[in-house]
Amino acid sequence: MVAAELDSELDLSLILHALSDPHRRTIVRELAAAAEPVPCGAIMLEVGKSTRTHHFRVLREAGLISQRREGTRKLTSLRKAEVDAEFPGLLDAVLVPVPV
Amino acid sequence: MVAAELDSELDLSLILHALSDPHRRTIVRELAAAAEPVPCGAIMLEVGKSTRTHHFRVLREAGLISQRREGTRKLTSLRKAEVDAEFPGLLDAVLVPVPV
DNA sequence: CTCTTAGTTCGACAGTCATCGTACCAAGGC
DNA sequence: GCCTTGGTACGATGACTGTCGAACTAAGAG
Repeated sequence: MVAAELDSELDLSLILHALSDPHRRTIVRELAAAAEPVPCGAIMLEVGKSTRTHHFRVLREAGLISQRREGTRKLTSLRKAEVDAEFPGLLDAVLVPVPV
Repeated sequence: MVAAELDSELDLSLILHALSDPHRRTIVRELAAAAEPVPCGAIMLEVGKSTRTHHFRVLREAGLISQRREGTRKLTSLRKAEVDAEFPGLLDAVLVPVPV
């Protein structure tokens, strides 16, 4: 029987695909460094608005981030605990090596 | 995108993209379990021959595996040490959670 | 109400991906 | 030589990806 996948439906293929894009790794790295919810626009990416929305959606659908509205902004936070619980060490392995 | 094609240059985007496919994770998992060079055909995948060749090429171009001919077969081995040196913990994080 | 801010939705477009079948090549075995 | 085995190369195809601009929505600020 299929176990009840409660709040955290984490698919490793989705996660790895989401993390395979440098822009999305930048977002995740910033979120991990901030340790507090951050508005989407606070993370600088050299892409258009709609492209940024697209990257945030990919991350959200992979279960890597969660978002909530706050006034005109949308605060984003990294779901580090949930991801770490399912795939220990993965985020650290991907985020630690800062590009030289 | 454009990746440095130096033989021992490991690009995290290429690696994560390579590992985001379940078939390729199966290959890597079998290679990690074998700990000895394995002929390509010894790993069962429910895809055609040319598709299997394609997956092995993606893994090779990401620097995750190395291959060498031996008679009619082609022996494949996981470049675990090199990958671990560049991205410690990544392979373990991706390979440990065996699907249920 | 109007204007600005922050972000989404909707095509559209060029590029890449996974998959396939067929043809092909290389090394042995007969 | 011929044939089998193990794998590659070559299109082709349908699906998906990252990118964009323009139009749109939601919430304040004036």
